Amino acid sequence: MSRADSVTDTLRQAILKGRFEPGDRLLEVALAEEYAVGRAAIRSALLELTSGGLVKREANRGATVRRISIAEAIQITEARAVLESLIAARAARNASAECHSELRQIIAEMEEAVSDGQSQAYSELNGHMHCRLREMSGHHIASQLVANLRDRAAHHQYRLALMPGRQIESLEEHRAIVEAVVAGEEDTAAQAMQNHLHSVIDVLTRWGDAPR
Amino acid sequence: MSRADSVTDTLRQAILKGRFEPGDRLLEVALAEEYAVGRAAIRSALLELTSGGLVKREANRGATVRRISIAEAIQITEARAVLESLIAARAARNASAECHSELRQIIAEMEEAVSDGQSQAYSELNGHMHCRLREMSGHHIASQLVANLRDRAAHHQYRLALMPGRQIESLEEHRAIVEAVVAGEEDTAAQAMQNHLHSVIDVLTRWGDAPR
DNA sequence: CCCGCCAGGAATGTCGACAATCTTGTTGAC
DNA sequence: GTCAACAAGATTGTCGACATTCCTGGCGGG
Repeated sequence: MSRADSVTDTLRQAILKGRFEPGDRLLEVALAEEYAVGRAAIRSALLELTSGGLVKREANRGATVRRISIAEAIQITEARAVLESLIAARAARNASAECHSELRQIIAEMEEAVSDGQSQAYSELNGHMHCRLREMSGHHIASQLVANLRDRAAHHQYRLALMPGRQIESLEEHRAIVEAVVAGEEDTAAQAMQNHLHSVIDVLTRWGDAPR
Repeated sequence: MSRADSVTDTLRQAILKGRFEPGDRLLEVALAEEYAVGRAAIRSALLELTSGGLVKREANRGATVRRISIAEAIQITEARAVLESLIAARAARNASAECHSELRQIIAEMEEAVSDGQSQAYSELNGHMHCRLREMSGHHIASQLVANLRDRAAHHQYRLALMPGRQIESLEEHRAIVEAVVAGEEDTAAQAMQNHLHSVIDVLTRWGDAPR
């Protein structure tokens, strides 16, 4: 699985970075030539990405980059909301003192990024914080599911980050999450995470009602 | 994907039915011969089942049936708890009158199975009810995730169904869920589902503390 | 007697070629 | 002019063989 595995990551990143648009066909022979590997490696990668929800495969008709509708992005975020609430609660229960200072550090960097108007940096910090919370929770199952869901809705998350004023709101929500986690208050942390993602859902819903 | 797909289902059922024990090696050549297909079809099936969490693959070391610890089964059920709560809430919101009578019908059959001591039939009705609730919820994302999780913990679910007195308790919990869904009370339905799965978690926890 | 090295075997990883299937453009009849 | 059947092209599905990697057992040296 060594080479096929690396091909899988490369393809995943290519899709996530926008190298392929939703609906684009992913031809096995073309990809095999582009990455200088055999078709078997590409097939293996496509199978994995299909189960991850990033690509759609139809029998004898090939693979395409999956198009995620606003409605589906909302459902993805709803599922994330309940799962990440569980994660936040467990993080509040398990996180060590070192973790606490690390979370505060990330918040500080987020504040800096927002005040400097660095959207890209803020977005990465955002992902990093959720990732660290997953690890701190010790809940492998929920972590894996959420990581999967995040990938699926990545395209919409990207556009969401560019909304004016959104980052200030988002930062405030993250601050509430970290405060509750540091205080070790499980229910409060879960509620704060729920609030955060419901706020994301609200934005997505408004997009759905008035497309563009 | 036609033949490989059917092989995937066959293998999945074989693992779920206990044809293979956890830890058993799944040799590609042996399976290829047994099912009279090429190794490619087997590889494809193993990849899919790996992402589904039923099979563990190590690089150059082959595939084995994944062993699910009690601790992991608990995490799986915790994740199911939050996701199925979401599903129950949506089912309460969306279910039609026909769905209501169908749910009541399933409860009636469950009562019959319990009073007749038909464990097997009750277990199937249990699965059927959760499946129908998923469909009624209209929440494809959560449904897909839960279906996946159910498969993973199937081995433990099976032993859980054989616990004396467990079915009576379970039946009462399901009745509460259906009542709330029929009444259209989203929060109550979510809470009832949460109670149901937390009761499962309690049993698993007791198993974990005192193995066997 | 114990440890490290080496060869043999076994299973996966990879590749290229052939077969099956679907799509699309064309041709012919009505 | 429209529709249906057909044929050509393209793409995936499948298979067998070779390369690579890992584990196992035996051998020799210390």
